[in-house]
Amino acid sequence: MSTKGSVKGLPKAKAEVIAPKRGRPARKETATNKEQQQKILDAAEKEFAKYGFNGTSIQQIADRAELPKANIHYYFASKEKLYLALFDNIIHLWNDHLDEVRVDDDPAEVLARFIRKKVELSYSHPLSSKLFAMEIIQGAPHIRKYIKSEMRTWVRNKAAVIEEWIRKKRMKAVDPVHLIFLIWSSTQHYADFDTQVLTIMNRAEYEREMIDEISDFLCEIILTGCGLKVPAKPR
Amino acid sequence: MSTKGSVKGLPKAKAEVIAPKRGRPARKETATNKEQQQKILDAAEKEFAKYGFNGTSIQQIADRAELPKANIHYYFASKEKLYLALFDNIIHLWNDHLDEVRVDDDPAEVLARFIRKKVELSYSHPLSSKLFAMEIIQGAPHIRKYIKSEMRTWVRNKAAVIEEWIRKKRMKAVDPVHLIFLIWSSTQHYADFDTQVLTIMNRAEYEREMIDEISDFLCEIILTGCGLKVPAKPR
DNA sequence: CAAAAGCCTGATCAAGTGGTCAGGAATTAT
DNA sequence: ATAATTCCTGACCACTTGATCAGGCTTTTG
Repeated sequence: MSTKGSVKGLPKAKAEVIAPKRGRPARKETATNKEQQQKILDAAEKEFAKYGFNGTSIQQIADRAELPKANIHYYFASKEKLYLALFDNIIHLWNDHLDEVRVDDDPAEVLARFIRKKVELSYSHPLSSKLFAMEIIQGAPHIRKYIKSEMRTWVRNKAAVIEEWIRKKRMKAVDPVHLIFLIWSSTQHYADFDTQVLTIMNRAEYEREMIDEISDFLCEIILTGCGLKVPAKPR
Repeated sequence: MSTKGSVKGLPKAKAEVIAPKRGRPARKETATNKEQQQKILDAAEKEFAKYGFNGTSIQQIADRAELPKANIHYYFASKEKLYLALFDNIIHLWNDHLDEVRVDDDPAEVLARFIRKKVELSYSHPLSSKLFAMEIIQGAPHIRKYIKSEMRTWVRNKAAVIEEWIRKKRMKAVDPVHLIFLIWSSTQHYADFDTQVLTIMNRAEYEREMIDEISDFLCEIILTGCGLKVPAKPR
């Protein structure tokens, strides 16, 4: 997804914003500094992913991070800046793989790798997925621009490649954009709806075994549905 | 899904709760009464679907319904009661169809009908879908019981039928539970993530044509993936 | 008609909201 | 050592939160 320009950069420290000494950077990235910021970001991700932007209070985040509320505001000028800082990571994470797809590549290989990678991400970064889902459901008020530009471009590029595959009869003629939506939805579902999935399957949490099972299942259905043979699992 | 017992019944009127005259019911279902309640429920659905339980204030709902805040509390004792009242409708709506599925039915017919129905619901009741999604993402704090009991039973029953189809070689051997998850996720995606979908497809809103397109696409991929032939569209 | 029941709402409450700020503590630079 | 900078936080502010309630209004009942 190659997100060069971040949604909104990590906020500069307050002091710098208020009284920026020109020339040398006013705030160094000290160890404590980074550490504290990460602590806040981690706590914020958990809370925002659970209650959305409006539903989360800074006090909640402060409690979770075990810091006084005012300290949050020292590092992040406003609730919104903190929220947006989280999306920097998420957007980078999201589709950075698959960027290098080419028309010459094998459709089955590419799609299988894509599906497995997305399932893996749902497993390794469920909070990011939930946070993103929340934001979209609410109408993407904070990242609308990103969807309209980078994300749309990304989808169109991938769709063009898939269309080329179809033209060359390397796979069945299916709508490429909906295919991308299908892979997104079916994979992210396991992160966003983990409560429902785990409850119905009577599990406490995901395990490696189950993740592989899910990947295999989705590859099987989707690739077959595209008229492709599922490639042997790598490794 | 046959939800006989509602999650929590529509709240009785305050007066009745506080001073229940025994014998005859204290509050009749007058026209105004029902009308007002529906107005509140509609407004509440819109707001809760957008901001979740914690993120929505009663004032917001009151503004949207064009009623004074205190009037909301007249009909619904608490924010939670109002919230739960919404899930009565949703849960009834959700999977009431497909209840009558039998082992003798044609797998392709049943799955195709299921997919089309779910896409249709995403189109006709996007707010219900979003509200449900929000609740699940947040860990289903208010409807956990329902998922653990009725919903789990429902899934198991349907999965048993699918397994029987597989045993009889009427379709490919795929995990029935994951198949249900796949249909849920891929169809609901178009309601929950409508902002993303529409933005990327450069549309203002869904139209009949596009809904049919989506249904056809999902039927094609999923049924083929299950080793089934897509049945001719009814009508 | 009058009495009763149901309907409605402005005013009010304690608790919580995002955000500010003065000033002290800790660290770093000179 | 001393000065400068950065880090931290308790106290505070105006505003919003969910909820209550007294009292007036309207409709139904007898």
